[in-house]
Amino acid sequence: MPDSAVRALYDHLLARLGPQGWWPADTAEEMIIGAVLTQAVAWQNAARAIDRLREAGLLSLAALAEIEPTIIVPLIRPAGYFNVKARKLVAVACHITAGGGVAALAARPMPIARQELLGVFGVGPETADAILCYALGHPAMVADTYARRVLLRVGVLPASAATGYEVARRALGAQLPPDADAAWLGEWHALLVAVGKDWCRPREPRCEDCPAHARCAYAHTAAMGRGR
DNA sequence: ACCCAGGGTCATA
DNA sequence: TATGACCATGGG
Repeated sequence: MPDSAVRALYDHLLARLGPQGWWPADTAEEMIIGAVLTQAVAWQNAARAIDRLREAGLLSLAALAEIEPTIIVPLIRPAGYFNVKARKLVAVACHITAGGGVAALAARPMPIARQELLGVFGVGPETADAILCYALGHPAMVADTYARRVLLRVGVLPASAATGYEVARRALGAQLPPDADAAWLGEWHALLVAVGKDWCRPREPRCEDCPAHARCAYAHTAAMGRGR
């Protein structure tokens, strides 16, 4: 599996869309908090919750590790699922704080850190990979729904590997440039999300019929993805 | 009124 | 291991 298709698509999207500036956070801790808050919710909603936490002086893992989840429920309300997410945030904050903080977590080998994160309540595969890449500086590929949707239609990802997260993650990881670092992968994922937003919605049966494709780079990127 | 959004957990078969 | 229910707000 040559990585040339991935490189070509990356270069094309970067030239066309420009740098996406992900992850939108001032600090690694803020990134981690945002990763939990944005789960299954538009980023704008998560951003409001982050602002409220900041105003309350609770936008840090040390602070979140010492409060009861119910304290932040009204603060993170705009992010939706506030009862669950309040417990998730405290669980993540407690774990990382007890483990020596973000720096100590980042110092461990990526597979170790990943397994460790997956063991924390509220951290699934996608959130774990996002944290690894954007907060810890590891070369992790985030194989989320947008990435799978786009790469499937572009022909980079075989249909047999597009359903589950872990399968897609392995298939995509094998096609990445060997020298891809955290910055490259972070931009890669952000670009895929940017394109994916412009494409047809999940319920649309056949993407060829989706008018959104005419307005975006679909025809061009699809051709490049197939090595035209 | 409906669909969707930068998921994950838990109970069930 | 693979589904389905559930969590809940905000924008189009």
